[in-house]
Amino acid sequence: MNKQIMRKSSPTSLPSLSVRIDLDPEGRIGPGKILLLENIDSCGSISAAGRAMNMSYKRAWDLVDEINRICQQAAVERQTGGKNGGGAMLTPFGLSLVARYRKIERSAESAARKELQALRADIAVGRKG
Amino acid sequence: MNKQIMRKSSPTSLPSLSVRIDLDPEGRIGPGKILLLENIDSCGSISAAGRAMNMSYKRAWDLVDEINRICQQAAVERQTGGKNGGGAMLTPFGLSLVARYRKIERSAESAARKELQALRADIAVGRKG
DNA sequence: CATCGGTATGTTCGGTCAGACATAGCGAAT
DNA sequence: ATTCGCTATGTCTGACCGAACATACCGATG
Repeated sequence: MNKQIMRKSSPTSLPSLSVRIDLDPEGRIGPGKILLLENIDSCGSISAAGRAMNMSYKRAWDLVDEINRICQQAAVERQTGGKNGGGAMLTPFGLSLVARYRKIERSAESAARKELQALRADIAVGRKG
Repeated sequence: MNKQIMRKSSPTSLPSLSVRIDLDPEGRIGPGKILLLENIDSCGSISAAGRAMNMSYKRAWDLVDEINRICQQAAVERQTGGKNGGGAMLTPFGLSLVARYRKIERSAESAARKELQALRADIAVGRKG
């Protein structure tokens, strides 16, 4: 791991875009929550997802709650007890939320690429001078 | 002003996009800093800009410092003392930073509009059911 | 029915951050 | 030289936030 660290100014990656969606003045969804959802999808539980991204179970659980609340419907369905103590999975809505976010992110990044490069050029100018 | 407030679920505005630019793993520029820069540009001073957006002078000043640091060059030029006690204005770089950000924001918003509407539809479905 | 692992929730503690004050410096204008 | 308004900077304090613990519950499974 860490293949691309140690490179102080990775010329292709920065500056990069990060996108948030304001669903509610008090509720936003950004890269962090989406990554959590993806990890829940692939890990099958909130706690495993948390561990996978080095996040405490409580924090992950609270975020899931917040996501469900913001969306006014469940993006994650939890099952308590059972075979392996329970688990969690994305609802169809949750899956589509992730897919839509990633698509929006790609569109935005691609639409902004040129301006982003121009901005990088501006900043590089300042660096030398 | 405030022509479109008082509309609890303004159907055209939410969900909306908000864009941040990661210039540095530790330095991002988003809507707040850009708005501050715009206010500095129109008000002519950091303190007036802060007042205009109900932000303490210290906070505004700290943000300006952070912006200049992140960009590795001045986006805001300050003048201490003088005619009205001094003032601040955007440098050419600062002006172009704001312009580029706004353009990136518009591009992103426009590129994502369709998906955003689809997302709104998804959420509306959850609201009724 | 005891075990197991995850969900569900509350509590406590330490660090961080923003806001409120406080003050000094500066340079033009009077 | 005094005034004025803004820059420049430091300190303090309260609020908020996240990490760490601590339990309780739940349901399949052996």
